[in-house]
Amino acid sequence: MNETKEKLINIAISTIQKYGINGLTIRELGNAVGIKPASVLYHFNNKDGLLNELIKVYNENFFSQLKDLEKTETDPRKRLEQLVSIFESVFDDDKVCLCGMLISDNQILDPITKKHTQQFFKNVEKWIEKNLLELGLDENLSKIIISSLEGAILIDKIYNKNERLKAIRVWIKTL
Amino acid sequence: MNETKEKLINIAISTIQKYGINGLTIRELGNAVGIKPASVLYHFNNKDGLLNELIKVYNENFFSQLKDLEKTETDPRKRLEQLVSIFESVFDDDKVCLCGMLISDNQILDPITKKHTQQFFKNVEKWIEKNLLELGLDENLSKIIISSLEGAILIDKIYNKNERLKAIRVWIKTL
DNA sequence: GTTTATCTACCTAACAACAGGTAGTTAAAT
DNA sequence: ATTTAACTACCTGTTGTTAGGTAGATAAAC
Repeated sequence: MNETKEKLINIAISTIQKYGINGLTIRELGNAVGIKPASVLYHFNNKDGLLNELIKVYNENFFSQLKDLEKTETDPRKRLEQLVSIFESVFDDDKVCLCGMLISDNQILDPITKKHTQQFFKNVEKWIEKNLLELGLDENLSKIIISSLEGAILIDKIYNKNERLKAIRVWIKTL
Repeated sequence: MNETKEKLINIAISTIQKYGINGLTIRELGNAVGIKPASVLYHFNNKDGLLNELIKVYNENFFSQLKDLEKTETDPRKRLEQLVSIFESVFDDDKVCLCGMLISDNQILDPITKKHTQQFFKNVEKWIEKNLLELGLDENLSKIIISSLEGAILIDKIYNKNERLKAIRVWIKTL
């Protein structure tokens, strides 16, 4: 992929993670890499095109992180704790889960973007389920864990303190 | 309070719960009650003013629900289950928790609105804590419960299926 | 009891700012 | 010679917001 285009995507991802989808404008995105708004749209047909590509990249990166985790960590419980760590490090960058940020505007989202968002949650949920089963725990807990992670990072964001994420980390140890 | 103003606030609350803060425009809000945009702003100084009043009303209604619950239900566990029910009935109206909807745009929110949002979560959290203590359970679970409720209703929203909220209801029974 | 003044709740009309998007051009790279 | 990646310049639509005005109710002053 083009170097400029790659920059645009990465900056756009960060911007949404920090300020939401309405914090992302074609103009400011162009400014951030030093090109004009029309030139940004040259790389993507339109804003929806940008969002589609962007979320695809985000998901790929996220799940490659989870795959790495499966290799480096054999204990399923510690894998789950590491999942919390991933969320915590996102939080430490003053960011929030991209897909979490998109939910509020879900109704006006492009169908493709929407589908990618859905897949994100389904896939994380499956990944958690797998590890829960290895631990001999109820796989339905997966729904609680993904929900609480998303909710926690969002709520923690407005207090600027990752109390709830920490609580999840502790809680998972007791399961 | 004025009848028109009251209508405006209630419609605005529902609109945000369904379509997010960007789904709410002064023009369409005016259309909904049959007045012009300028007349909407007559009742509120500006959009921030509307948001401030709106979230105050929302919080009052929500916590009056919780207070009623304390009277009608003496079993703390059943109270917590009822809390899930409240979220489920919001979901059944194709809505999401108002404050949950506001989180993504938190950075551009008026300070007063922001403060009200923070208070909402803190207060729900406290309410849950109180009931957990009555049950002899770890009060830190409160952070998990509020986080999972928020996350669940948001994620369930994009699948249009309240699987995760249901999972929370079941889980609470096992605590 | 009529005038005077004020308030309420709306209106019309317009504004400035900003959004995404398009058409056509340019200049360098392949 | 064609493609790539940028540009300039503009358009269209939407947003919140403001200015100024109006019909009707209320209430005090004369």
